[in-house]
Amino acid sequence: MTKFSHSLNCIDCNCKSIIFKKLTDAELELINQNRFEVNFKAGEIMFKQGTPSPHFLCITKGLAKLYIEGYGKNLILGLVKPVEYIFGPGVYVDNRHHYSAAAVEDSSACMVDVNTYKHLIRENPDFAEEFIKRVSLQSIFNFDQFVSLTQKQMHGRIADALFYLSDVIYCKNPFDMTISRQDLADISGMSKESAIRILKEFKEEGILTVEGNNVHILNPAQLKKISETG
Amino acid sequence: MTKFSHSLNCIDCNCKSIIFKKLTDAELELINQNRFEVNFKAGEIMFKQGTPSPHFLCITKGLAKLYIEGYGKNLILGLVKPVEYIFGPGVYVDNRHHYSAAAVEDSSACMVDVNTYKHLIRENPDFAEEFIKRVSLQSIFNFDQFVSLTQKQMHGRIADALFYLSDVIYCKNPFDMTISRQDLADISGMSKESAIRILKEFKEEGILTVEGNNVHILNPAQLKKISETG
DNA sequence: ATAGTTTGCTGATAAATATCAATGGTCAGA
DNA sequence: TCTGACCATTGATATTTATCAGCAAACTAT
Repeated sequence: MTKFSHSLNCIDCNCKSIIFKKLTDAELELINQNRFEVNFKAGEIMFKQGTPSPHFLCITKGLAKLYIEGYGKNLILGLVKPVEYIFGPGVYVDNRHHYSAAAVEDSSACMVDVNTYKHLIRENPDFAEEFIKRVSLQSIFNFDQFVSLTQKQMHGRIADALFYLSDVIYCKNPFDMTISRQDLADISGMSKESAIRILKEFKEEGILTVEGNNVHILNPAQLKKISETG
Repeated sequence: MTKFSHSLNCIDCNCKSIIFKKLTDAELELINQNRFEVNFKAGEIMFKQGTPSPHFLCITKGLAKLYIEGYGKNLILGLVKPVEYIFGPGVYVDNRHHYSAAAVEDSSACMVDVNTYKHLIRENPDFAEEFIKRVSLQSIFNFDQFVSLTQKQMHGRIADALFYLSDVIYCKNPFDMTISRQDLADISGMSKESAIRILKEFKEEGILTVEGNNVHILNPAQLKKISETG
């Protein structure tokens, strides 16, 4: 038995994104008719920066990373877990993806036709406001990340990344870090080696334990302090 | 004779933001009844991060900077010139400003009641789409800046900032840099001293001339190359 | 004009961070 | 079981960048 049953239709789907609570059954049915589900193995690319963007993706299983491909390095904008939508900013501008997405774990995504979405945004003001709110929340999150990456030193940035993983993504404290060390570095805007070294320092100072991919934050207060003092 | 006449009403205002082209005269009149204009002297704060956000601002004269206050340092998200709106992401989330704004030059701003705006977004789907497009463009711009600041070295970041000033803000090539060196540093995410030093290096290499606040990019091709090679 | 304040500039130094090179571990597939 | 590929780790080193201190220049307000 799977945790979610989402294959049949959108109305009964018990994993539906909270953005849909503003839609009527008829509107949900319209979404249902213009969607399909895709499975991705860990590591597979969901969409690529620069390509056309005919669908909004909703992650229904697994974990995805959103990243901008720079020069050699990648910058991870965030991770997306069930049941969250990826609302790329290109849809209302140039119909292109402005970042790439890849599956970190084995994942599934529901792909909804962009035009159906746009239609509902025009027709249903509550839905439109909810959409704008989602996009705004995304912006605010990006601002926080922006400040962290440009104004804090490496220790503070790793601290921020660890809180993000523990509090927002995995939502537990001893957590299995399904992302790689390179991904952690790409979230924190540093080299892989630096990320590993700082993890080791935190371990030596008794702030956390690291065993393979399992991380346990023992002293959140001290980690918080490191985050705040840069 | 002033360049813009915008004091009387919104319908005839020849400096109105292009976002208004989707509005009827009646809708513009509604905006007109729920706005007022304010003048700011250079250096004055227009609104402060964390405070309530009851208005959208449209810069009608001068130049404003949007910046996030970090620890000691500021991060400038962008500059806003006439006739552009500042659509802060807090309006649909928590009614708070998530960054501060200050006048760089003597400036004027038209302040429009947020609820009037929200009302029109609900009523006029074309206007709503235009609004979403503006917000999306802002996001895309921030992504570019994000990559520049986190993945490029100082020379590339200053190059990007110079192109931004020349191409987007002042829109001419020998341009008078009305922002301070500290502002240039805050745009580029580095210390003031570093920004000054790199400007000096570019000058010595014949890429540009700097006389006081007047900057002339002599070799845009080489500057572009510096921007691209990080 | 003059004192005081801010802004721009420079050099020396220290700190932060990346790069390079090498090694061991793990896992999938022949 | 072996082999290759990839990932994690570590140490040594080089590079990048910030900080600090001092000084000149420009602007403000007596």
